[in-house]
Amino acid sequence: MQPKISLQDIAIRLGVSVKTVSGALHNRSIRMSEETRRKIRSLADELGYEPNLIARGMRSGVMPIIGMIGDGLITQPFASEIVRSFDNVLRTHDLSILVTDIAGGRGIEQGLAELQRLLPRGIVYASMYHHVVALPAGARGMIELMINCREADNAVPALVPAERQAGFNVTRYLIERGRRDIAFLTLPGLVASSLREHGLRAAFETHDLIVNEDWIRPATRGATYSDRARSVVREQIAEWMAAPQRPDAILCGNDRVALEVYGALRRVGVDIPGDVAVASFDNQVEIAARLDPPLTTMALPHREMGRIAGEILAGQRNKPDTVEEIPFRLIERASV
Amino acid sequence: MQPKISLQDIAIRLGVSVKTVSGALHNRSIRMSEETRRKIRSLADELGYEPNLIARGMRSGVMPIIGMIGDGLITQPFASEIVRSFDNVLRTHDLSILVTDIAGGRGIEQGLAELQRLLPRGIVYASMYHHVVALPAGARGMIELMINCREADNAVPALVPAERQAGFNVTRYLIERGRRDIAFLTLPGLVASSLREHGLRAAFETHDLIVNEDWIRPATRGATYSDRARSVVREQIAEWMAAPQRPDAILCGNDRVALEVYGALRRVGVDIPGDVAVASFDNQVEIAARLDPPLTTMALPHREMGRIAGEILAGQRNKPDTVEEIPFRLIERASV
DNA sequence: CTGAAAGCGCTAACAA
DNA sequence: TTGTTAGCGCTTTCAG
Repeated sequence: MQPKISLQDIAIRLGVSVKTVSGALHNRSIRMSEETRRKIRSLADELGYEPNLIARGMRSGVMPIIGMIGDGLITQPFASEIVRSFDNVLRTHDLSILVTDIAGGRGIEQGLAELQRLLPRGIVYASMYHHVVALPAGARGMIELMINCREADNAVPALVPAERQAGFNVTRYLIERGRRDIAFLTLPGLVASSLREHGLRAAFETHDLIVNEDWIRPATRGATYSDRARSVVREQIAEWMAAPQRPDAILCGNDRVALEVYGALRRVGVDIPGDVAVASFDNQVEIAARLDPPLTTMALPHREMGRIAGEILAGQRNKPDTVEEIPFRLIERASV
Repeated sequence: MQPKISLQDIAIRLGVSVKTVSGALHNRSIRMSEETRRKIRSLADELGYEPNLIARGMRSGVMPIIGMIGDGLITQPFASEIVRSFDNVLRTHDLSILVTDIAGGRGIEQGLAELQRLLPRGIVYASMYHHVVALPAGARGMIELMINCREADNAVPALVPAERQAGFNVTRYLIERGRRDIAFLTLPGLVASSLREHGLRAAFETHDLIVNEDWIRPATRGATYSDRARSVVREQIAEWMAAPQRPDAILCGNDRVALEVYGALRRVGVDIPGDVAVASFDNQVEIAARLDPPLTTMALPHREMGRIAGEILAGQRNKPDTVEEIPFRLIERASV
């Protein structure tokens, strides 16, 4: 690694002033003879000049950095797709990404303060599962965009998965494939789940079907779903399957629930999809693709959200006015 | 947000020089009257002074940042535990973490160059699955530590999971629980898998058992395992279970393979753990804990590696001389 | 024990 | 059209 070379170095070698070099390299609008500009540029290339980002940052008060506050990278680790595609697009704009995870009990404000100190060009808040977060008053103005979550009163632009639409579409898909008796295993307390349920109900209505309320039940005990919550999937399935009228399709709150449904259904000797179809949400590939039969599911738009967020932060795209819903994709496999 | 206040501001208000303030705040060894020091400190607190990191960085040529080059955040997303715990310890030392993912075809060198420009205090390389990477010559000197992977000739200090030991321990566990006929579904082409297999063989030897070579078979077709590789789990299980002598335990290359094994075993009416025990590696909780019965597995030490790496980069701990192996933890559930 | 001042690399206001 | 120079906020050397 050769010693870093500065504007000064170039200026001296060429016998011009620093400001001329700076102008030639970074500021098209500064007028000067084409000759000079060319000479400067070629020497800079030859020497491998690279601007010192820190010096520039000090001068301008902004660093080419985007801060990202993440909450719960731990809970839904597969959401790291968001970070990845975000990083990918930002990189093409010479922006780096500074992450900090909030889940360990640190407040949003503290995370924000830490990021701020590096003078990022912008800060986003990304949640690892779709929910509504209560931003402290002070944080509102500092956060440009929320990804996979939204602020309580939609005061901050946000990108969220189109849960309702996904619920509608997968239900319609089931109906179109001839299923009428559709059960739904919900994720208690999660917005994602209740929106998905709304979608399901809307699809029923559209097709003049009525929902059997006994077939809408929680997948876990307790007020809010989590990976540690006590599962009641096996019991629910057992009851449904013992009843005189059985569902012919089970829609699951997410792929992990579907995983349990497979086990429960096998246990009572029910064939998928012969006797009952199973469909789900998320497309957590390591599960969905490996189940037997492979699981039909609505893929969360993590990658798309990351990409769009990147474009917004890079200034290539306008922020949504309030909340923008990004559609899921239906992944057809063999469980329906 | 109040206008940032600088050393200068404090100096003026107190009628002392900038250097005195700087010394009082950050340099214990600069001698001055206790009186002055106290006055300065209390005013700084009152005004909420925070050093300008960029200015400091420019002066010293180093920023309070650790760069992390990640490859394939996508392949093993649950490895994000590494990042999380790394971030957690670094934060307590006022260090931020700058991530960049290399998987999208960008070379290591390019990723390095981008990180370098922000003058990080150190750079680590983290892989999302355990393998040996070929670092370009230029990169050797720049990377302080490799996490979850190692350099081809161990020229760079590294932290890797103790695969062999894990293979040994889980096998011994199976043996101690009375299992003698243990089969192993390998992950072709992965170092992790072949080390785990070595461990298994060593455990057999220790207990004067001999391995049935027909019971060591790949979980996927083709030369190297991946999530997209064509699975042959169902076939292998079917053959084993149809043979006159059946295994009484199946050790799986990882939890995703175990997931398939559950399906395949159910399909042929075999009870877990009554007829055969199943054990595995990774502890991908969303799978392992939700399987029926819950899966006994060796937990990858992602969190520990992240923490240790953090301590090393924060200067709280010495770098390993070459490769340090971090032990797995046995998670006992109900499948054995 | 404390003050003054240089200088990190860059940008932009001001001069020539 | 080009050159000179003043800072950005900080640390540190050198005088006093």
